[in-house]
Amino acid sequence: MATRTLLPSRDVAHLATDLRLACMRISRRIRYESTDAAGAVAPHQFSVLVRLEEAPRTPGELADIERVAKPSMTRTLAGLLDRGLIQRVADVQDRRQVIVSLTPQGRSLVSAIRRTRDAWMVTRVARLSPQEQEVLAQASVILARVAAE
Amino acid sequence: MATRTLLPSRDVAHLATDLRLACMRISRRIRYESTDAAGAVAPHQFSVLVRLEEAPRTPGELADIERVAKPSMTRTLAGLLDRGLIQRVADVQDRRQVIVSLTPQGRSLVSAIRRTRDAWMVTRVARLSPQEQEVLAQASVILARVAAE
DNA sequence: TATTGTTATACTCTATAACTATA
DNA sequence: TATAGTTATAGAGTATAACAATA
Repeated sequence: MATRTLLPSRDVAHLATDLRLACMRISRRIRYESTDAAGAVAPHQFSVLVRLEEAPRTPGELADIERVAKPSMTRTLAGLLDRGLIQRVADVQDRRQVIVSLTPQGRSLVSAIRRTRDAWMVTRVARLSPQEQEVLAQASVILARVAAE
Repeated sequence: MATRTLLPSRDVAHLATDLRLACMRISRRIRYESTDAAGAVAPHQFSVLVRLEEAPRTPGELADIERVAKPSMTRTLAGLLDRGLIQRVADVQDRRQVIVSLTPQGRSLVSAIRRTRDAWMVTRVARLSPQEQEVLAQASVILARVAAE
């Protein structure tokens, strides 16, 4: 396939720029398109819901993971609690701590937002040729590795 | 190349999800890494500087482009003006209007931030094999087209 | 009278400092 | 005395409403 395609990017620097811009534009479009999704939550709230989908956590852990101050996380969690998306349980081992977890509503909201974001990309990927889809399949593996470094 | 690579993503839905996550992760990493760049500006400020790099504009045009209310743009521009990154000139044609443009300092800050963002990607792309770079070169063309749709 | 831009005011998300309760 | 979390308060960024200058 490489021998059949003319590349506008000839060197590493040029490729890096093109690739960075392409990823950032795709990302911006997806964020923008899924802003008005049903029951939309703000980015920082969604981020916390995703962390809680992985596992229940304490407010302190969430503050560390999201790199915000603890009082900021207190506020974010208060908002999610008001909307019934998370629940709080006192830790029986260490009663200073609180265990936060998703409610069924929180879990389904995360799924719904994910589906909205996927839908944007699914529509566009479906229009591409099998060859282009093949290129993107290989690229996504490489990009995932790069992002995880 | 396609015949030599096993793909974890077998269908369009799966590919769309993987690709979306990869792009968003790359984008997040780049934004995060370039946050502490010299003379860093907030995302909304940077966005305005980039618009002004394209051409001088009025506050009203900038508000429309950035999809914020006019008073918000007034504040953003005040901050950039304080830092000497933009300059304001009264429009001689229509004296209600103000023409905003980049100062030399604003122009070089935009370049510096771009270089920081590129540097992150250059480092990582340079470590990849020629075959992987080839895949990403083709992918960036496809992704740019998808984002522009 | 309509339009460009600013000022006045309020809401949200962020932070640091001080406080409560547990350990 | 140290730690987990909250409350108190303040600093940005956003918005809507009201105003000034100009068309």
